[in-house]
Amino acid sequence: MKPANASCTCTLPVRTDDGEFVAHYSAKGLCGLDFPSTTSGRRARQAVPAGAKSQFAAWHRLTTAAVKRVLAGQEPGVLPPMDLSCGTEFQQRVWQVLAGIKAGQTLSYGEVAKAIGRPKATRAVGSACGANPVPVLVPCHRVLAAGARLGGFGGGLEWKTRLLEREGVFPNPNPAERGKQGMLSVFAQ
DNA sequence: GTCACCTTAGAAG
DNA sequence: CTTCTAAGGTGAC
Repeated sequence: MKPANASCTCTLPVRTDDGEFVAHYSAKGLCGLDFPSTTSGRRARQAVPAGAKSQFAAWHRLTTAAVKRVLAGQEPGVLPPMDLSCGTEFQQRVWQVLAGIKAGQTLSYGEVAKAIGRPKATRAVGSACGANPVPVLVPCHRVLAAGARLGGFGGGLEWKTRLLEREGVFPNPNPAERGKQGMLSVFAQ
């Protein structure tokens, strides 16, 4: 997985029933979120700069609440400001589209590509999703391959499946997308 | 420069 | 249905 943004200033743990996520903050906002690491017991160090502490604490409350809601298959509610400046313009455009997808909804990589005006850049959209520094809150898991096939997921396919199941997307994806032969890839192949 | 990647539409077998 | 191809952005080597 991609390490957090270099401009990251503050790192705090997000404890959930699914493990301890790690949130990274820069002066501008949330700039990274790591999935729970099963291997390392390393704790998020709390290098909170004096004077900005309450600011990070306030953002972190929003982050924690939002992550828990998404894990429960609900809308995230109020999000903290996000610092996505570590991405290229192309990537930021992709992430912006993803952020607009509601719980239980999905788009295909191709649809996202069209939405940002680069209809042929489907693979690039996949790359951008993989480069997403804030999974879960920027719902890269709601982007499926054409025909509602699962596609891939850099942070571990199990997370993608788990999140989608809780949102009710599986085992009955998008009715509009059904009828195509690939739809049952997760179960049939 | 080359390659691998969370893709996809189209054409061929 | 399976297999092959080409096309796009980006980071690693």
